[in-house]
Amino acid sequence: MRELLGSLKIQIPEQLYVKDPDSSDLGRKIIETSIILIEDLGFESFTFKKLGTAIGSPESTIYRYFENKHKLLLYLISWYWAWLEYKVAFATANVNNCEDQLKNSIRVICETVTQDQNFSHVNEEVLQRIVISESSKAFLTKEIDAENKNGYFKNYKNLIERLVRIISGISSDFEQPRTLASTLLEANHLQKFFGVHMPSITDIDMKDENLINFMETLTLSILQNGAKRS
Amino acid sequence: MRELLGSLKIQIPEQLYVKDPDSSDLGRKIIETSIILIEDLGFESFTFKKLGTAIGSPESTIYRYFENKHKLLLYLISWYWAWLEYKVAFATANVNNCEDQLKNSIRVICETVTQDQNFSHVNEEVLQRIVISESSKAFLTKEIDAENKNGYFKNYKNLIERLVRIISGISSDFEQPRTLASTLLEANHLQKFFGVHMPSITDIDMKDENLINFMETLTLSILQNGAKRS
Amino acid sequence: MRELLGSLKIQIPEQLYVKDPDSSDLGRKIIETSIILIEDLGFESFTFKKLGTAIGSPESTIYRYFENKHKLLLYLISWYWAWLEYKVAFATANVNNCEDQLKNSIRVICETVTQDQNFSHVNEEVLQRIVISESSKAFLTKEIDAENKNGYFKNYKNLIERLVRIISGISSDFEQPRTLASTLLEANHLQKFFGVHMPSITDIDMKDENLINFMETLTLSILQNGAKRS
Amino acid sequence: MRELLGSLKIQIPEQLYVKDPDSSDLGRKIIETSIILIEDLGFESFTFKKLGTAIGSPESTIYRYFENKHKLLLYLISWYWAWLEYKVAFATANVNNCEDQLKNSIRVICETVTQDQNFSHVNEEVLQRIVISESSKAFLTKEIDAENKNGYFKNYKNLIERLVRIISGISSDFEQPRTLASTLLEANHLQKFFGVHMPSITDIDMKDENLINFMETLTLSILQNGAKRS
DNA sequence: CATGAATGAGGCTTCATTCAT
DNA sequence: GATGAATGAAGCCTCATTCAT
Repeated sequence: MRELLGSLKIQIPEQLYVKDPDSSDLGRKIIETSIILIEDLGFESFTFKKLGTAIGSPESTIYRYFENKHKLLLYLISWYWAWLEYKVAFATANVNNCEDQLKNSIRVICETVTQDQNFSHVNEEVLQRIVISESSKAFLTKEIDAENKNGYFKNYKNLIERLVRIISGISSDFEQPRTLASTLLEANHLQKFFGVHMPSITDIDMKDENLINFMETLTLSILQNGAKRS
Repeated sequence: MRELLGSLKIQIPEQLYVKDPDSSDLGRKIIETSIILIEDLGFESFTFKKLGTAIGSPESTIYRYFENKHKLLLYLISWYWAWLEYKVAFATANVNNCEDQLKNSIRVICETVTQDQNFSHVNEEVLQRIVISESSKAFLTKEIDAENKNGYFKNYKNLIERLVRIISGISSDFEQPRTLASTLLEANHLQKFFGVHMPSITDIDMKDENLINFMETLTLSILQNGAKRS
Repeated sequence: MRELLGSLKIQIPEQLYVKDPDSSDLGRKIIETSIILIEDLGFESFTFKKLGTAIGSPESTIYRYFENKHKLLLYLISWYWAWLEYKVAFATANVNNCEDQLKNSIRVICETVTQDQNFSHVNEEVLQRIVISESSKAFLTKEIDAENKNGYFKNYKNLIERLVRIISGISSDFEQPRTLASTLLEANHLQKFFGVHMPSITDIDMKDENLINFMETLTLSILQNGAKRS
Repeated sequence: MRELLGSLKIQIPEQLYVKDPDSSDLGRKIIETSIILIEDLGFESFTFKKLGTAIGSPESTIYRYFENKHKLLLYLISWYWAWLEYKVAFATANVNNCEDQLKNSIRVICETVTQDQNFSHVNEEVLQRIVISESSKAFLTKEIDAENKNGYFKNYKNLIERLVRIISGISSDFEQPRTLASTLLEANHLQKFFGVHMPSITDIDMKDENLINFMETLTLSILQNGAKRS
């Protein structure tokens, strides 16, 4: 994967930043450090002031890159979904059987992330934990309609679309491929969170297999059964 | 249902309030008004100061009832889940067939709420929208472990447990009834939100039937198929 | 001492309370508990609300006895000085030699207090620690002149006067007996505090003898030498 | 003294401020105005809001310099002790006789301050009144041990040490030079306060000579007599 | 006499942001 | 392009106190 991605760059909607953080060392440091800090403090307690202190620059410097902390979060989340889409793309490339494509995708989506050497300034492992805990806060806002219109969630939709194509490849008359795809992505994160913090409302545990198995069964069952029913 | 619930009172974990808001007119007004206001402003912009202004009392009065706005939100959410559990209880009472119990439950859970005349100070319709938009913020925090330990989410778990019993009644060897129940509850809300605000990532629309149908199919499929597979 | 004091009651200036706390069980409980609580929290953090919670009564009840927490503190301090004056009185009764009277007085003043069985609702040991830490805050205020005029410090002055009489008995031409007496009382407390919290600016240690010896030497030296010099 | 101190700067422990107030005009204005305001209102009633209004800046500006009003007070007090140590240093320079050194020191310590032209933004006269009324509140707190450990009282200790060296120069076998030095400094302030506000418990009056004479006699007597006794 | 409910004022502090350099 | 200084608005919360019962 290293060579394939060697010249690839994760594309983030331009509207999310003032100046591309991937265009300077300082920018990359902002990304790198903000990931650590948001994980540490939680997004509510995270501020540009604290980030500034952590990277040894004043708050005002960060405003050169991001309009506010909400957009920085959207940037990180967007990065995550784009990166996950690449991973799904590679996991399904040259796989002819659609069901296998779906299984591979679910595995990539549900497995706990480990550091990807291709993007040295992003700790994907920590980033995943941020997306689990914070991503829903990024869209469950009063501004969602305007932000959605502005294309802030483009990368998330791209991933959904890719999954929809795979789903439709398996069962072209299944009527709710988008509902299924978004349910899969969101339920995955929630269950991971419940597994750690509210174990009494889930049966999954720390091991990924458990969760992968559930998601696979859930998805394939509805595609077989659902076609008949819906 | 009116008569049955006539003397019933929704039980909320004591740790969530300083003084039971259901014990005074002012307390009920706080509940009633906070629901409207949180829906209007979003939880982030909602403050005790604004709530005070809305009910014609100073902020400090509200602190007699709730320690902070986070606990008020937890109270409202807890109320919602308890109320929903009652609705599920009634929808499944005297229904012998387990699959019918599940279908009735899903219908109750997924249908858009209309005002329940039994609890005049709570506008359940608006409350549901709050739970959809804000409930995940209430548990996706750094304090989740402590709060969970303190029993803040008891009513949510009660509902999950009720669903688990129904699920296990259908397929006693299905291994992940909790995962399925919590996925059902959370996915329901998310899809409702996507239906309104991000229609491109869901296939459900404003009509409940669509969503109910998806959830029913998803659940029953995995219970039929899943038993064999898992 | 028990019999002698059996029928004695510590007299506190009436202006310091609304209703005499020594006239009811609740009042005595207020005194007893406030001593513990002020020591625990420090006077700044101590509030009537917390005191109310501790004695199981609402704040408003305490306002029946004391106008505000400042007056409650003045009451406690006043009680302490009155009590100390009695102790000095007994320690000097029937002692003919003036120098012995002074030595006995210094001992009583400087030794670390142990519970006096005569006043069961007052823990003198803890009260002394309060007086050490908080008494200067009670007079170093903008209201000192008015409060002094109102007689709030009467018991303190009584003790000073008693010491002045002893001092003048030793050296009638010593010109600053009041300065010496107040210096003795205040320095005693400060040095006790420094001994525990700022050991680098004092030579006294936990043992009383050390402090008593210093105070005795200081006082007697100036009375011998001072007469000649001043 | 002007020339000598021309290039001197009072050193304050760094832990006491966020940004050195002596490094900007605004900072010096904060110092200058806070001295006036604390004297006027008393420390309890003094707030950053009022200080802000007085200097025509919002509260938040002051937080750039000091974490809270308690640290600002510690800064002022620390400044005072450092300044007093310089005065003692100059008053004893080139004085060979130790007793004369002590006498000169006592005079400098006990005389009522007049404005020092070397530090234009500090009104030492008013500052002394603040130290008299407020300094004990700055250490008689629940946080004393932590703050002492953090070095907040360094300048006070420096002055004590200087006095200890002089005392030991007079009587090297006197066992309690620290106790004597701290008693001298604190008693001086208390008596000044009593002289103004509680004249019935002191014999000193408005004139400095009276107090200087007492402190000198007290100190020298114990050093002569104490050596024999202790 | 004691209580419980309610209040209004204001304290301390943090934030997100702007502007001049 | 990066910085450091300064700001204004507002949040959250606590206190001391009053009043009607």
